[in-house]
Amino acid sequence: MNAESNAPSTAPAPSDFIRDIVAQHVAEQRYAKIVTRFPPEPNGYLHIGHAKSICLNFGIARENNGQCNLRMDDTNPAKEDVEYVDSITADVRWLIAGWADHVLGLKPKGATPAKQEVAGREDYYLAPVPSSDLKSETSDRGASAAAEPFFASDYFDQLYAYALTLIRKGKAYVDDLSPEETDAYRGSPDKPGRESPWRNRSVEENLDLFQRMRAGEFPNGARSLRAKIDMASPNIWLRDPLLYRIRHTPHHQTGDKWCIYPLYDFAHCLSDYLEGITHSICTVEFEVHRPLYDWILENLDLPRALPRQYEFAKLIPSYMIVSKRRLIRLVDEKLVDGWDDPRLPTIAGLRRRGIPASALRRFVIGTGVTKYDSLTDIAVFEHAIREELNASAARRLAVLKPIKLVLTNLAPDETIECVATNNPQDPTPTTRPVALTREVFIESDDFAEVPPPKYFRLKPGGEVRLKYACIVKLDEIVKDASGAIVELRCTADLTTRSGQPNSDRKVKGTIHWVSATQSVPAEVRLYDRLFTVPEPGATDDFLQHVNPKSLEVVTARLESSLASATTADRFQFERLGYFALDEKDSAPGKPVFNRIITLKDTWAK
RNA sequence: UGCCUGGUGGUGUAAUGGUAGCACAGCAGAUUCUGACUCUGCUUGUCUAGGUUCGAGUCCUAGCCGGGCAGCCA
Repeated sequence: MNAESNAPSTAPAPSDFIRDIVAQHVAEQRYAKIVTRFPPEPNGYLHIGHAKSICLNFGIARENNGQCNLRMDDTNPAKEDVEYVDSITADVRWLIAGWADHVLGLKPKGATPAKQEVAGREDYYLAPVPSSDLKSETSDRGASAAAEPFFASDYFDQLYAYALTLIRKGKAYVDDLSPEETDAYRGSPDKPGRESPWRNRSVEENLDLFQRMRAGEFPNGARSLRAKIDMASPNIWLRDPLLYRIRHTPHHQTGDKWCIYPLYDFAHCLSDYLEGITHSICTVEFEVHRPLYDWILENLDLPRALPRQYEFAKLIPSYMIVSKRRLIRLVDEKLVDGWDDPRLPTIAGLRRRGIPASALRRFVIGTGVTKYDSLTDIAVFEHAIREELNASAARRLAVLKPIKLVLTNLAPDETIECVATNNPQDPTPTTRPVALTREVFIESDDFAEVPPPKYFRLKPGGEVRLKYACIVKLDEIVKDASGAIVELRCTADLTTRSGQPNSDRKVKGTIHWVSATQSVPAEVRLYDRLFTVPEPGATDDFLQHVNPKSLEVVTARLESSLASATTADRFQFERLGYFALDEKDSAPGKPVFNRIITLKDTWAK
C-alpha cells in the first residue's frame, strides 16, 4: 500500500513564518524559481534533527515547484570523509523518496561553475539541475549514475577568485597573527577588539601573500585571510572574521590541490549564490552570522540576485540525544551497535528500526517551524509511527515469550484451518489461513495463575478466545518437579469457531497464539527508549541515563507465513506492536525481527 | 553586565486588532474476536505591570525569564 495515500486528506498544507516569506516572494515574482538547499558537513551521520531541515527545505521547494540542492559543506578536510558523503546521500534519498525526489537538485558528475554573462557582466554559475532531469538510461534509480551531490569544494577555484576580488577592493587582508593572538585581539562580547598590526597592508602585499599562502609557502596557522570590517562591532562575527586558513591536509574531494581552505562564513553564502539559492535556511545559532553572510555577498558586487538567510529552531525530541559529539560517544564506547543502531535517532538507525520514511516526515513536518527552543514530546513521534503502520502493516500472529498450551480434545495430528484477517483497516480486507493444532504457544503474559483484578486473559478455570480460532477453557496446569509450568491443558470449544453457531459467544479476553508444530522460531529484538529521562542532553553526565533495558532479545515463535517476509515488509504482530526484518542481521532461514514500536497499551498502567 | 533572538494548556503548534483553535499526552465512557484502532465527553493556556483601542495573545512602554554568539569547526 502506498504510504502517501494514507495521509489524512484533512492535513492542512504546512504554514509557518518561513513559508509565509517564501509565499510573499512568490507573489511578488521576486525569483524565477524558488531554490533551497540542504547543506550538511560530511563529518557524521544525519539524525532526526537533520530530518526536519531536510523536510523544510525539500518541502518548500516541492510546494513551490522549485528545487532543493543537496550540498556537502566540505570546507574542513580534517574532519570529513567520503564515508559520510555516501551515508548522507543515501539517507536523504531514503527520506524524500516518493515525496520530493523530483525536486532534489544534483549536479552532473564532475561539474564545476562555468563563466556566464549576466547583466552584461562576467559571473560564475553552476546551474542546479533537478534530479528528475538527470535521469540516465543506464539507471532506473533516477540520477544516481549520472549525478552526485553538490560540494562546496566544487567552488574552491571560484571562491579563491572572490577572495582576490575582496583583497583588491581593500576589503580583506592577510594577517600574520597566530591563532592565539587572533583570539586575544578579538575582545569579548561586551568589550571591543583591537585591530591587528597587519590590518593595513597594501593591496599588492596582500595579493602577494595570499597567493603565496595558496602556493604552500607557509605552515598551518602562520597566516590567514581576514575580512576588513570592524573590530569594535558589537557582533563578534563582524570583528574581521577569518576567510581562509592554511591547512596542509588533503581533501576527500580535491586531494592535495589546496593547502588553504575557506571557512564556513566565506564559503557558505557564496556557494548559495553560485547555485542560485534563493532562500538559505539554517538553524538559529547562525542568526548572528547573518550580517556577515550579507556583508560578503554585498561587497563583491555580484550581478545576480543574492540569496537570503532565514533561521529556525532545531528539533529536539524528548528521550533522545542529537548532539553529534554525544552520539559519537555512544558509538565509540559501544553502548550501541554502530551509527545505525535501531535505538539511535540517526536516520540510518531509524530506517534500520523499520520506521517508515513517511512517518518520520509526518512527525518532523507536524512539529512546525518556529524560532522557539522547544522539547518535543517523543509521544508525538510514536503516534506518527503508529498511525502510518496501523494503516499499512499486515497483521500476523507471533508469540514473543511462548508457553505451551495443549488442546486436549484435538487429535495429535489434527489441523484446523482458521482464517485470519491481514489488515482490518483495509476497505476490503484480505485473509490468510493459519493452522490450529493440538499444541500451540501462547504469550506467557497472557496467563496468570494468580490473576490481578480485571485480568481478561487466561486464568485457572477461565476462558479466553484464541484469535481467529475458538474459545478455550483452562482445565489443568502441569508443572515439573521444580514447580515450573510445563504446559497448560485446555478444552477447545469448537462450536465457537468463525462460521460456527456459537461464534458470537463473548468472552472478555482474546489472545494471540501460534501452532507449536506449524510455526517458525526467530530472533526478535525488543527495543525501548535509549534513555530513561526526558531530557538526557540537559546535563553532561548523559551516559548515566542510558536505559539498561533498551534492548531485550527473545526467541519468538512466528506463524509460518512470516518465513517468507522481506525487509520491505512491515508487520503488526497482533496485540504486541509493529515489527520489521532487520536489514543487516537477517539471513535466509534465520530471520531477525526488530520491534519498531509497541502498540499503545492502556492496560499496562 | 555587549549584540542577536524568543516567551500561548503538561508538550508542540495556530490565531497576522474581533468567539484563544488543533495535535499529542492525561482522565472518563462507548465499541471491540487486537486491553489496538475507532467514537463520545472532560481537565488544563496567552510571562508580569502599565498604556493605546469600542475591543489586545496580537500594537506601544517598562520589567521578568529563556536560548544563541567570543573555533584558524560547521
